[in-house]
Parts: sequence; structure tokens; C-alpha cells
Amino acid sequence: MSWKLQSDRPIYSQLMELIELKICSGFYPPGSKIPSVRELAQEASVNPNTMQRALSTLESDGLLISNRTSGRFVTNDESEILKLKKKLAEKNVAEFLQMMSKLGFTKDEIQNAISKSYIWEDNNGNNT
Amino acid sequence: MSWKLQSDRPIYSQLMELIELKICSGFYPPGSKIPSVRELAQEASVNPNTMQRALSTLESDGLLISNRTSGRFVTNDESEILKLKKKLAEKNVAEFLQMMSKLGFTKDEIQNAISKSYIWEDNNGNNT
DNA sequence: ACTATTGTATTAGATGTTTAATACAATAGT
DNA sequence: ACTATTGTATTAAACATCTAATACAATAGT
Repeated sequence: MSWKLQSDRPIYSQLMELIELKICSGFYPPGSKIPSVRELAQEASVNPNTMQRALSTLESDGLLISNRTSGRFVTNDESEILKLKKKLAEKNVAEFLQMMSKLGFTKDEIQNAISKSYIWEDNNGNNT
Repeated sequence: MSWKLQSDRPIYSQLMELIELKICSGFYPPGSKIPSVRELAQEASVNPNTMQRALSTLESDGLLISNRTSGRFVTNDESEILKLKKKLAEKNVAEFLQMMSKLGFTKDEIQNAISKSYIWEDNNGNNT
């Protein structure tokens, strides 16, 4: 799995977003167990403390649940996940359109650019 | 003018993006003089050093030119500005689509969401 | 019962960002 | 020439982030 991190933004924050995405996309299904803090930290080439911070914050958001020694699990509440998915999507659309609007693009130009894109050919996160 | 800054990302970086937007949108036209470091810093409620960092970086990017005591000016090279505009737009579209794709939305759903938006009613940056 | 694995907490140091206060350098405008 | 305004540079302190090393707490699995 990809953990592409940038240096111009807090890492724990990026980790949170990436994990949210993995949950919303079903990569980590509802109720499923996710890897341990230490494993995830290694995956992402990040200090365990940093990963812990991301995970515990997502937990206080109600998205994850930790069971002391049995590990950490995605919430079973699918409506919660759907809610997050909608929230992320709406925020994304709004920010995108605002940006494009400020850059002077029209709706038609945007629709055009999107219909020309090929993102949807591959479902592995790779742009073909 | 709006200088809405968030705390989850370096301020100087956000300032750069906002200024780039002001230039690309024509709020600061090519060749025009922009306010002084101190003025801009006050506008944005930011330390002059932070604003200076944003401005001098934009200068090394070739977007601004400083004339010691006469002030700072937007480049006259309109092709440079157009290039930036395209770069910003492409990056924005790509990131947006990748995100929406990962969230599981189809092209049609996205096209739909965009056609339903009302961003273009008002040109002052306010969503009506 | 023991042990390995889990999440969690703590302390310290390195680094980057931001603010603050100040000073200098150059010149447009008078 | 003088002066105010410009960009620029420097130093210090406060703060957040990240890493590192380590330890503790709890329990599933044996």
C-alpha cells in the first residue's frame, strides 16, 4: 500500500487522511482489524509515536476502536463511514471548484477536463 | 481581500499560494506594483518576516520582482503567469480526481455534482 | 502461569516555523 | 541633501512536529 508523504505538511495529519481514505475506500473494511501501530509505522517509514498520534486521533473521532492487546479495529458503524465519505467528498468538491473558479475557469472547461481524464482505468491508485 | 489561513500547514506556504492565486486571477495584474511587505503582513495578520519569506520565494520562482526601494512588482511576462495558471489547474484537477476516485465516485457522479454547484454566481470568492 | 504482542506514556533532543525587535541598505520623492 | 519608504538581514525566544529510546499495562494465545 502507498504511504506517499510530503514534507510541507504535518505527517500525522497526512497519515490521518490516508487512513481515512483507506477506510472509506474499503481497503480497511468496517469491523476489520488493522495492522499494529508498529507495523503501520514501519510501512509508512514513520516513527511509531507519529503513527500513534494519527491513530489515536482517528479513534477520538470515532473511526477506530482500540482493544488494548487484541489490536485496533475499524468501527462497525457503516453509517459513520458513509458520513465521513460524504464529508470528504463535499469538502473536496467545494475546494476544487473554488480554486478553479478563482483561476478563471468556467464550468464547461472543467467538465471537459474531467471527461478527458483517464483516472478510472486502474483501481490500484495508479494513474494509467 | 481575503487572507484565510489555516493552522495545519506552514503559513508562508499558504501565503505563497494565495498570492499566486491573486496573480493568476488578475487581482494583481502583470507588471503592477503590489503592496509592501509590511502592508501585506498587516493585511494578512502575519509577521513581516513570514510575508517576506513568501514573497522572496515567489521572487526566486520568477513571479515577482523587487526593486529595492521602489517596491515589488508582478512579472511582466504574461506567458509565465499563464504557465503557472495551467500548472495550478492541472495539479488541482489531478489531485481532485484521484481523491474522488479513491473515495469510490464515478465520473458521472462527479460531473453531476459539479453541474449542480452554484459557485459561479458570485465572483467575489463567496459561495452563494 | 508464561510469553509475546498489543496499545499507551514519558522524556529528551533535533528541526522547522513563527513571532518579535531591531538594524541596515538603497533610492524615490521632495 | 534630506527623509521617508522600500527590501533585506540578524538574533532570540516560543512553539509544534518528529524522531528516538524506553518503559509500562493489559491480555490473547499458548
